[in-house]
Amino acid sequence: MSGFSEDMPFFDEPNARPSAPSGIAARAMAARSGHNNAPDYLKGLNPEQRLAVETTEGPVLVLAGAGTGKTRVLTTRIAHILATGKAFPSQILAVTFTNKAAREMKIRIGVLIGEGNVEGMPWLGTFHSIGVKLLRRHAELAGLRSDFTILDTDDVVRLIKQLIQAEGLDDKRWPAKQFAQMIDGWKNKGQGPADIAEGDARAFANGKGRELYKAYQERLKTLNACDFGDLLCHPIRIFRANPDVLKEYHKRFKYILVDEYQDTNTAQYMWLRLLAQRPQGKPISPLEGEIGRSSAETRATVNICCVGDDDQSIYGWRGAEVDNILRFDKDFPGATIIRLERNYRSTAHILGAASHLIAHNEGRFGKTLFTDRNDPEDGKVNVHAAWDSEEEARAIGETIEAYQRQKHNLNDMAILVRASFQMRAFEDRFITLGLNYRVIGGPRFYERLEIRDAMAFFRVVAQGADDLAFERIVNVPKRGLGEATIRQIHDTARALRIPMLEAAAKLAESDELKPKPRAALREVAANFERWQKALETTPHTELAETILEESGYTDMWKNDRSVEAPGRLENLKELIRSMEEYESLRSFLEHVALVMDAEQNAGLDAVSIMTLHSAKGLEFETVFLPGWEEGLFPHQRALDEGGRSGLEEERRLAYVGLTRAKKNLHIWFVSNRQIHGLWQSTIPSRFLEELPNAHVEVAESGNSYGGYGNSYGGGSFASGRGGQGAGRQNPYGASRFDNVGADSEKSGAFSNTYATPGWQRAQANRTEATDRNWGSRSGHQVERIGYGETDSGYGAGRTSVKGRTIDGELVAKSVSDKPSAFNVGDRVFHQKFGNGNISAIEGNKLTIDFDKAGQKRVLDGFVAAV
DNA sequence: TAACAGAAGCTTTTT
DNA sequence: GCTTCTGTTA
Repeated sequence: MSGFSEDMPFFDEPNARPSAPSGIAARAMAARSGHNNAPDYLKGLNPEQRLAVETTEGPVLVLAGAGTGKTRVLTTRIAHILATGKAFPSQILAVTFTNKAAREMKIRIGVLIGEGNVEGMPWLGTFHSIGVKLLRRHAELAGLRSDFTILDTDDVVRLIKQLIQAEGLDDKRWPAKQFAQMIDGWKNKGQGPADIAEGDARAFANGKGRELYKAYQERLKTLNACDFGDLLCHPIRIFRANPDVLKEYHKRFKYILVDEYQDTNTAQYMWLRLLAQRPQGKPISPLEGEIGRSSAETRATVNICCVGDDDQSIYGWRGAEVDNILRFDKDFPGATIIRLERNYRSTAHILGAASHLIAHNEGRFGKTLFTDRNDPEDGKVNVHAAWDSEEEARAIGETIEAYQRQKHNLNDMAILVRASFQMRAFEDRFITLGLNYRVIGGPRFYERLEIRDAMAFFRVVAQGADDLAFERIVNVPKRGLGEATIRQIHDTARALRIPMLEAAAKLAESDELKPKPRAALREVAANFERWQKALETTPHTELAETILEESGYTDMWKNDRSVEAPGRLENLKELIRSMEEYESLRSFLEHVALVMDAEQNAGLDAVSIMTLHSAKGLEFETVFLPGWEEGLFPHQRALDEGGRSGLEEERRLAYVGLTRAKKNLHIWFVSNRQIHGLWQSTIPSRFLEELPNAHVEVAESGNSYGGYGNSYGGGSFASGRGGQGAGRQNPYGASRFDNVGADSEKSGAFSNTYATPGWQRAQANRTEATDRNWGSRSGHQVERIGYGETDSGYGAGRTSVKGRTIDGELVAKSVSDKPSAFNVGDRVFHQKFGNGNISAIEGNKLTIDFDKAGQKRVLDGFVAAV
């Protein structure tokens, strides 16, 4: 985005609807050809898509199933509006959830209407980036200055911690993180301190929840800062309190488009309603602020088009309201609802499986995806079983290599997991194999220590009132400014109601400090004063470099002997490099606050590993879905906390996973999984049973774990411990390098494990394989998109040989089907936890009240009777 | 103030 | 089981 510093006149175009064909329109007309007399960009759309594009007036809801050309409709619709001269680019508000989606739309519109014209679409962006833009323009109406800082989660937590301590509360009893989440939840609902439910307010901090929230908002104001939620809430409040401001935007936005409407939360919904619903005749009174849903009928509506898929709503846990999309026609009476059901992505088997699964949910709009595709070569959806996560990773690795030998690109394959801890097994395995992979998601680039430090320096320079940033780096590199000094600065700042930087400068000139910290502080203050002056005169990249040099920050890492240091210096260089694209330090800071994803190395051929959530919107030729076990997927917590709706959201997540695959789909479950360091035997996911037999093939495993239809304990996927599984008592017996994925034989590609490229590489690179430097010499490349901090220290001796043996034993024990030999009340001894009494027994899992260690759940194999 | 050991907390998903 | 935080010690 272009940043707030652009100060163009607000209404940069005439308000009148452009009549004469503009440049774009002329182009579109010129492009008209053929019997349809339709412009080129409309060609190739199916009738429903075309309807969605051409129904420009009035409210429109496009229910776009997975793979039905949703983005295409959105972008073509914008192109159409522009080409027919219905609006100028700056009169279209187009909102997405992710920066990626926004970027992609920009690019695709550019392709349709010519790149230069996209530049003129200042209101295409994420909810948050547009929120910033609005807030910069009207900051004073929210009690902020327009150069306010955007705090990230980490800052917020630190700030709240300070407030909790200032209240004299125990910050262990009342974790700041938890309160940060509560505030986030409130803001998702558009609630300020005055609006929150009494119960909620009482639940935290000895009933001080509301006061704490209030104090937090006040603190933000003095810091001239806001958090993520404020980017939506402030504009809402501004609109409500200032009808004239809202009116300006009503005039401006002739067309509103919303992507992924099913993911909107209440605040986003309010925001959209305010912008979309125009008063009829009389202006909206501020008292009407509480936008009642019933008032919908009394207002005229703008041309709003929401695109979404209720079946892909997977963000309920962070406040998204599926209801928003289900209620659309009530909110916007007379809405045209268009269903896109023709799927262009997946095989009939994949679609069949996905549709059948999602049909188990209630309260859907109901769509049936279909495809004309009918290739007898298309395989069914494969379901595989594995012993444990290690074997699962090994088998998937082998399958991937088999595909690779069949000339499939690694880029066309993805492993989609429910929870990020599952990724590790795959990383471990792929490193051993020398298989390229990229991890998408996780801690972001900007969350790296060195990036955050550098940013803190820049933030203080750009925005002197940013105390949080100041505190972060006042003693970096170490200058002997300890806790006591910082406290003193803090107190002075509070007492005089000035930013800490100013307070520091004052203290440095007083004699309240000992000579050493005083000198250090004086230097810090002088530095910042100098840099702040330079802000006006020096190019920002140059200044940034100067800051890092003069502060001693780069030297600090140069002198650091640790293995990470060179990487950190490299990252700092990269940071400076990336600043060049921005016109000022401020616009850069904003970019970092809002844009979280790092650049992809598209040139590398690598398997993608990511969570199901981050896979939404993507597609791959071949998709692996490991970990389909009860408790993991559906996730236990979703069931516990969300009940039926929680389960339905999990099912939608499964649906998202299935529909990512174009051609090959492999689902896996294991019999044993380690959770919180404990081996648990697991039950196949109920979702497996919800897949239709007609489209699914259960891989006949050489090691056999119960087959499909081998009904056992109510679930056809219950692991076959009886008969066939018997050979598995020693998990590292003959099968150690067996091929579990027996689907293999079918294609003939999976037979010789030792001939796989990975095996051979692994042999050759055995020593390097233990070395986790990224981009190792062996030619094996690992890319962590957005992964930073966690990478360090990751390599230190995991999964030693010894560990495996132990694991093996654990596995053997955990699967024993015998009823536990213990009884409730028995006194037992555990090597780690000591003596205790059994309080509950569930199969082979014991709940034990240990004398010292408290209550734990332990497998019976770990304890001995006393 | 740095280095270390032990304890506690945590593991669903993130704009 | 692993990471992060805390408190202790040199």
